[in-house]
Amino acid sequence: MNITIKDVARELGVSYSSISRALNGKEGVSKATRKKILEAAERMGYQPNDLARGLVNRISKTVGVIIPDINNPFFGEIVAGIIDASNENEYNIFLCVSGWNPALEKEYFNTLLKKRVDGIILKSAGKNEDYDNVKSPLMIIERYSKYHEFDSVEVDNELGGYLAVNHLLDCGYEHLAFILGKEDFFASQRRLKGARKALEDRGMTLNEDMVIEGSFSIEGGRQAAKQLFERGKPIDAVFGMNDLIGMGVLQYCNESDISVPDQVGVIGYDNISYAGLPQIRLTTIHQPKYELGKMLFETLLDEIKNKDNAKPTKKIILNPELKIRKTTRSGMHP
Amino acid sequence: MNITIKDVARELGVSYSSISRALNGKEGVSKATRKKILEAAERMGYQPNDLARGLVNRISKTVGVIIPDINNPFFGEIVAGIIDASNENEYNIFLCVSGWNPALEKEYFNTLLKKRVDGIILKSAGKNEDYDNVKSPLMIIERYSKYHEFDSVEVDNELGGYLAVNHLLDCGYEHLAFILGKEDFFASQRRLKGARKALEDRGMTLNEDMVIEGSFSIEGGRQAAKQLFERGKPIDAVFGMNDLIGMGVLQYCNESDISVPDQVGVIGYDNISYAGLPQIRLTTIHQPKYELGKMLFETLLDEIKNKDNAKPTKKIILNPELKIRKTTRSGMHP
DNA sequence: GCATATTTAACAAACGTTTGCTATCATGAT
DNA sequence: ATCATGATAGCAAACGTTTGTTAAATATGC
Repeated sequence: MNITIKDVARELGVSYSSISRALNGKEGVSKATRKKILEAAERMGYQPNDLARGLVNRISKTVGVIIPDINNPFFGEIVAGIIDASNENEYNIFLCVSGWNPALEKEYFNTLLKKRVDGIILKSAGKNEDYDNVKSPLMIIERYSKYHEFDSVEVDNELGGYLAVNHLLDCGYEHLAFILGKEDFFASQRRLKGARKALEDRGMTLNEDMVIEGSFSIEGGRQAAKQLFERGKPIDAVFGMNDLIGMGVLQYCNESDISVPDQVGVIGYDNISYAGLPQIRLTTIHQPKYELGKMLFETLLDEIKNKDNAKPTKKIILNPELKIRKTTRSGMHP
Repeated sequence: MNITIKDVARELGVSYSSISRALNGKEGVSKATRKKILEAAERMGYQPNDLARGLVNRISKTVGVIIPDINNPFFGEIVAGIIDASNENEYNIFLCVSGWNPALEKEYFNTLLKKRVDGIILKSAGKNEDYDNVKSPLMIIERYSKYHEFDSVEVDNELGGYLAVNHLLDCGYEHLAFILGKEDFFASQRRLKGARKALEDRGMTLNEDMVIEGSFSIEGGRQAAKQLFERGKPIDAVFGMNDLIGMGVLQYCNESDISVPDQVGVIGYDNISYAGLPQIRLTTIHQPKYELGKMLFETLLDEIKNKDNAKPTKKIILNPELKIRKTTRSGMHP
């Protein structure tokens, strides 16, 4: 069906090793024949078969990416970064969406292995999955204990949590509530740890009653907020562990005529683009998502290239930033 | 590095043809040896090499998807549909993002061909690209004349435009303005055609001065709106050719103290999830994006399976729906 | 002009599968 | 027992590349 190297060889009456060398710019073929070959290949519309190439080279120029949810712009921007970086390096990306389902995630992982990807970038939904005896390069988005043997890139969650709560306290809020994302237990815990620290730095302590789990979606945030406020206990600020939750809280406040930021302050996490809409303007913790994606790919590629000579595991940590908008009062402290 | 069929064969002292047959559930191998082989494969952690498989089977179980922009939730949802459908059929997706750049798009297309994907789903950014002598199955998202030989799935753009303007007129708006998306000339034109028809049905005509081009982004919409309103001519409704543009118009109105929907009505297109936010509630034309994605993949798969016996080209058209929210006045007509 | 060094090109094996064909072996009918 | 039958298993070619080795051709030095 497709034109192969052999067809070109037959046409020109040369051996196919010459064709291969000419096409790959390797030496061992004279200028004249090289030119002849290149022309013929072009003219005949020859397209190398990357499957065959991959088979002999043991390199497929292909990377697998497994994320939990593509409609969450947080992951969307990471993927955009990964894809751009992969393109710059002549790689292609298999995109897999696990829907926060560990079984599906594992299944995808195995298919990628069969497809002989050169490496995998994984944001795991599982708390307990182990990708133990994995020999191919693997990058983990946000690594936890289990994954100590793999490289990872992450944005400092503890610092982010700290920044968020610190800001809330700066604004004069006193009764803080927290909505975790149940899909991503570990990240939420880390952020909470930072939150705790910020409180303790001021001699306060975190009220464990005021920590609740919701799901990483607008509706999840709305419902969690409802649950929180209907208890009747005093709350004057809510820290949602991602922007969707934060937006859900905003939605609840709006419906319940709670004025933001006066009565209640709201802060989110991620800084997805929609958080900056003039109608929303959610204060949040910015994560450099696109850059994270680029770095994920580049570090993975590094790993792929020096697969043999084992190097120490890398753990790259990027810094989050506080992004103040209009859902928190303007601070009294600088 | 990886365990191959030969390793398993050696271990068991059988030929590799038997291994292959056992693993693929083909006949020609006794129950006993089949069992023995399956166990050994499992125990040794054998993972078939899909590159080799693809090479001999001429089927890679892989499909390429080229979209212009992954951070536009419109495409995000389509991709979600494609990925889900591909997963159900044991396919994997190469995701490529062209950034509305025809050259990059073409480049991606060729790489996909080299990767020997079984088919390609393409949303072209080009007005003039031709994928003429393409032999592999190709699905076009929104087909135009050029692509008549390929299957396509699309949502009826003309009808969408008609519905939008019809609604605007129902609401009593009279001075309509239109912001096209310069990235997607054809879709915008189609929608505009529908718009024109809706006006003509009431004996009115479309004022060509009130048609302007912007880019498919919030900022693009904002700027286009600014340009439009600063002319000083009467405008009481704006039809943005996608929701991002619509949201940009809303943003402009907000900044300029133009009250929506009283003074000016705004309607978007696509019904991306953020258009439904309580703070936005943009009236828009709903496109069944997820379903579109699923159908794209399924139709493509169909095509892949009956590649040989040529069938007539399919053109599947889904219907858009008017989604009334709060950026247009409640209609005076039913 | 001859021996030697160097460039150029071809051969063939390998990558990991699948599969048509052939060989072996037991089974049952005669 | 003999023969045909059918099931089981192995051989080897093929898919489209890359690449080490070898053979032929050309260039170099004297």
